Amino acid sequence: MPELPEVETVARLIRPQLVGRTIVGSEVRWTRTLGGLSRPRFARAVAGATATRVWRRGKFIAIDLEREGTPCGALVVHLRMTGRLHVELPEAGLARYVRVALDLDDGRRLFFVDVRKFGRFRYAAEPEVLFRKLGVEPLGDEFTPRWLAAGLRRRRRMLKPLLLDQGFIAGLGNIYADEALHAARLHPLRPSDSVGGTKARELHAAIVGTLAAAIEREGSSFDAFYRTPEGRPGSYQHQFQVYGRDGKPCRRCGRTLAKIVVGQRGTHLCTRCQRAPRGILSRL
DNA sequence: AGCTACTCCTGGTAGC
DNA sequence: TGCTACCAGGAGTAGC
Repeated sequence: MPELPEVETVARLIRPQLVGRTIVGSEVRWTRTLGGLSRPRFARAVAGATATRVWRRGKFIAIDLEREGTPCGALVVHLRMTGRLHVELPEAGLARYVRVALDLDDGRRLFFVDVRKFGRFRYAAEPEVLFRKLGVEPLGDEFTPRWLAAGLRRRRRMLKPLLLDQGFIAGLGNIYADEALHAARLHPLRPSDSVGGTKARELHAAIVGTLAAAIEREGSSFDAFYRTPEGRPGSYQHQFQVYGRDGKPCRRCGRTLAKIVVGQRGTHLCTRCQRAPRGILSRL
């Protein structure tokens, strides 16, 4: 599933293809992908607009637009589970899953391909409004061990759902939350306000380290879905310590890894490395 | 405030 | 072989 490392990879790779290009036409094959805007309104909003910047906020990709030098909103893309962006030539087998296509002034097209239709390709006059509810950028300056320790203390929640809350930290998803908790030896059900300064520092390092290492490998691909805009799979799946490894031995201690459900999400962990909090007998 | 359940979608797969 | 039932999963929303 595209999380921060995958989204960052996509943004980096489509940036040089899009910046400076003007949108001369649009085709919408699945209206709900637009997130509420009608096709004509969308078409009017983007026609004639030029892309000035491609950037990432949490799991969103933003493409800033302008007309005659005046900013005029942005395209705000969320890949959700199966969304992809390609400039030109989506693989032939995926052509039927194209939901939106934009015609560019150099004759190429920007394709938004999304098998499960959960992704969004929106136009926003004021993208900042969409981003206001997002939490801290985990690779930004504001995300420090001190900030995390204070945040964990203040929010009294189970660690796993808290890490997935985009209003707390923007960009973590199911995979990297599980990997970070394992790296920090913290149980996903542990109440956040029971985590002291030392463990908070470990979790901070685990989050930053996991995300940075995954970006270096262009994210994770373990099924047919996530690919870079060039069609390449990422390779961080080979570094997974827990995600998708239930039933296999923990690489750190040898214990068979477990899979439980936390907040309707599959959650992978080592019950030896990640000790259950007091009072949690067994949800295994 | 925080938790759970439900919804959106489809391809893949387990089970028969 | 072919069928059905069920599952995964971000995020928004509703209800407790």
